[in-house]
Amino acid sequence: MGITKSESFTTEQNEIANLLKAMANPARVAIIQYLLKVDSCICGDIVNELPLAQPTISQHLKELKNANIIQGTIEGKSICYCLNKEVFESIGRYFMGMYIKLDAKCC
Amino acid sequence: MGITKSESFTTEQNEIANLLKAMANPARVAIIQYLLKVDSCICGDIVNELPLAQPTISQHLKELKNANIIQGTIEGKSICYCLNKEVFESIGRYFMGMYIKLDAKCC
DNA sequence: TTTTAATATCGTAATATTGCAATATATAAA
DNA sequence: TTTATATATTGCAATATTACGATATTAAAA
Repeated sequence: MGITKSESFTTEQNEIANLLKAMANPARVAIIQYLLKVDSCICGDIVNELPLAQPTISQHLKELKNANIIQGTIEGKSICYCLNKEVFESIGRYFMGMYIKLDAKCC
Repeated sequence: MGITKSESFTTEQNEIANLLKAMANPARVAIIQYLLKVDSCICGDIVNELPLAQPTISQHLKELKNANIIQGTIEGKSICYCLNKEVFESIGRYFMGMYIKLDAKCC
């Protein structure tokens, strides 16, 4: 249906899926990588950096912000964006934790 | 358009996005968590475990397999699935690497 | 105040994803 | 062989995502 049966899964499963979904797009991966490189920047810098229209960038930033992956601070007439460090720590730990638990042997 | 401008981004950015997309669904998160718990199992076990129809599970397994997140081995008339350890190590390192590079100060 | 600059929102077209019933395929068992 | 069991594929309906032009909003500058 294009609709995910969210209610059939745990809150944790839905939260993980939503967080990953917020990163699961090349434009948003590029935005994250750019923010990692420059530490922080205004929205217009990202518009200049990526080959996408301003409304499209704005929409991607909104999704990243909703997922708490980035934060934006108003600075005069522009908005300064940067990555939220804790999010990357917790995702990193989640995957490293799985890696450690995983048995080398497989079927 | 619902179409991602993949050609505008690097191969690495597209690969990361595709890998995350393969995990960015609660049903697939649940499958991964289940496989982590039981080490390996046949497809039918997952169908019994999750509240989704058999074709739906089969489709999700296919996507996980395409993304190299799981592997399936034919065992008689069933198929044994398990997680690919290396994938979790590399995603884990990717995020932990970002966390370490990230500056505490933000805008 | 009017203008300019920076960003957000709306509306919409194109495409992708999710889920499942029906059906196909493949292998073991009878 | 026929039958039963396990999984995959097809086709389709419902919904979600992506991208962008047009336009709104907001705040500094003139």
